[in-house]
Amino acid sequence: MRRLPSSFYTRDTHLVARELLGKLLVRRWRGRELAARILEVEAYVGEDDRACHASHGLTARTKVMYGEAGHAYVYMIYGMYHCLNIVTEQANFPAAVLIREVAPQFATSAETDGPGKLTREMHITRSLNTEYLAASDKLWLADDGFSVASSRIIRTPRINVAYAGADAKLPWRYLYQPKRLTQSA
DNA sequence: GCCAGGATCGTC
DNA sequence: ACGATCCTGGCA
Repeated sequence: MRRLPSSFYTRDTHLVARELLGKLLVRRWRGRELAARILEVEAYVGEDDRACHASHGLTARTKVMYGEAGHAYVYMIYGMYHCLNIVTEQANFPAAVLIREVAPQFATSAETDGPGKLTREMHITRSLNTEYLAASDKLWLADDGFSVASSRIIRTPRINVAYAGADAKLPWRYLYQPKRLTQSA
């Protein structure tokens, strides 16, 4: 199992998003390693993307997106949930990939099919904002050799970004469909 | 300072 | 379809 190096993140955000599907998200928490396979992500790319938090420029919150790729961008949403993003691209170009759904590889009774649920189950909070995934002992990503066929990757518009106008229609959500869908007559 | 709104989720 | 709940950004 190989930890993803910083060079993995310093690339086109859509490429990183696709390649994050099937990778393992690992959280070391209270002496245990909680691993989960990434199933669904969304790309947020630059100040021109009206759905991206950086669309209003550099602020205290978005500063991490302007920094070096491979850092975690964790923010609180609706006063009670956290969302985990991975910063991508060159420094000074604000972009990130939102992790939306994972398949836990650890024992858990709760669902993890949503960005707020997975952070809750994996104990990911704003204390991990700006964490450097290429070197952290608390949060990182790994490649265990699991292969994702490109034919199993689906693109759709991003979720809950109606405020972004025309950018809400961009197919920047990537889903890995490990199971064959039931055929309909 | 103040206030509107949000990359969500659970319940009605 | 709506409320919870608090951080963020924009404006005064």
